[in-house]
Amino acid sequence: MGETRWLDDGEQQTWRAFLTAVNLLDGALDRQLRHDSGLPHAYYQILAMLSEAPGRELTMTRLARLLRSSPSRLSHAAARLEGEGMIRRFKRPDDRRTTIVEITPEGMKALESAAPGHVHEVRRVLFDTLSSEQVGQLREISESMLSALDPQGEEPRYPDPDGARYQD
Amino acid sequence: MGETRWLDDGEQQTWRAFLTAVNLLDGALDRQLRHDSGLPHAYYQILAMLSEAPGRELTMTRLARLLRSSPSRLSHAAARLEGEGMIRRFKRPDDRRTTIVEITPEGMKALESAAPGHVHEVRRVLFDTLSSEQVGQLREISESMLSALDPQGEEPRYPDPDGARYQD
DNA sequence: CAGAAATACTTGAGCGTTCAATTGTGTTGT
DNA sequence: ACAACACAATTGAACGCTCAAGTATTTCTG
Repeated sequence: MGETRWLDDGEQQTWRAFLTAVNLLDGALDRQLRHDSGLPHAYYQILAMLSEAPGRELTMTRLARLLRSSPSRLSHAAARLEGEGMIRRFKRPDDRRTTIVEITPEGMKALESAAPGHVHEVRRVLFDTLSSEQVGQLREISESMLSALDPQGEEPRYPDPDGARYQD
Repeated sequence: MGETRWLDDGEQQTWRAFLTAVNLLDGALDRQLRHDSGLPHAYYQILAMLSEAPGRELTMTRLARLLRSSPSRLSHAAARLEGEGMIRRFKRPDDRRTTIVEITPEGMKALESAAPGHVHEVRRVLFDTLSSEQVGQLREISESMLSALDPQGEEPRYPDPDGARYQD
């Protein structure tokens, strides 16, 4: 293996600033959501993703892929959310390995009530801090990273966009 | 409180891409570090920050501020790192509330051996995926977020830059 | 100078995430 | 048909982080 190519000053500073910003950012997001609605950000994302799905249901595997979550993590999360009545799980009859997760009306209510505060916080910590030019740049930067880090990554995109918009 | 201003399509897509990219990115980083050196990323950062400090020591409070860590988190981390012999803690004689943390030679060794793989990974997941123009943009974007989210934030910047560069 | 407040740090409980192992079910190859 | 394999999901232990509470020590204030 060759010599390590260390980060130069500019890279170092970029890296530090980026790391710090991201840390603060998702600390703020998680704190706001937990405080105002009792949901960790990851759990909010689960509900949000389900709310958009056709029939408001998805298989565990597909949901995990969409959220870039490990199956295990999703399974633990689903156990908690099911215990709180926000989702429901049942085996698919024609392939009994598969579990289908469905968001319940209760889950939808929790999501609807959490969404405004969350979106407000997303604006506060991200969009309000950037010019619209920077927002465009950030999008391209994020997509560059994504295509390098997760070439196979799935996106939702359903034929019928019926559901509400509590995405994040 | 007024009507919620929802994210428009562009904002939504930016936000999703950003969130996903960041998630994958620090998953990759943490996994690489843990696998190759047994250190979580946050612990690596502690050692890195100490290694750069004058005398390779800092107070707990100052270290926590530099890393944007809660005192509690740092205290737990320090307990583990001390148990592994990577740092040493002692009370400052003239203000016995204050604890000084010092990185040990063992800690330096661990850091030195972890650094090349880590830097390589940082390149792989971040710098290699971006054009140099994008790197510049990312830096400004990160600094915008920082100045909005953490106006008081401290930076290291010591008068005498003697230490090695295992920063991140 | 005593009491109150501020500062520095630590502790323990609770929780989400990870990793490795496990269970149950379907698919393939011979 | 049956063994081997692949796939979907779950489980439990380990661990780091958060939050609230607690202990020392120092500084401020009347």
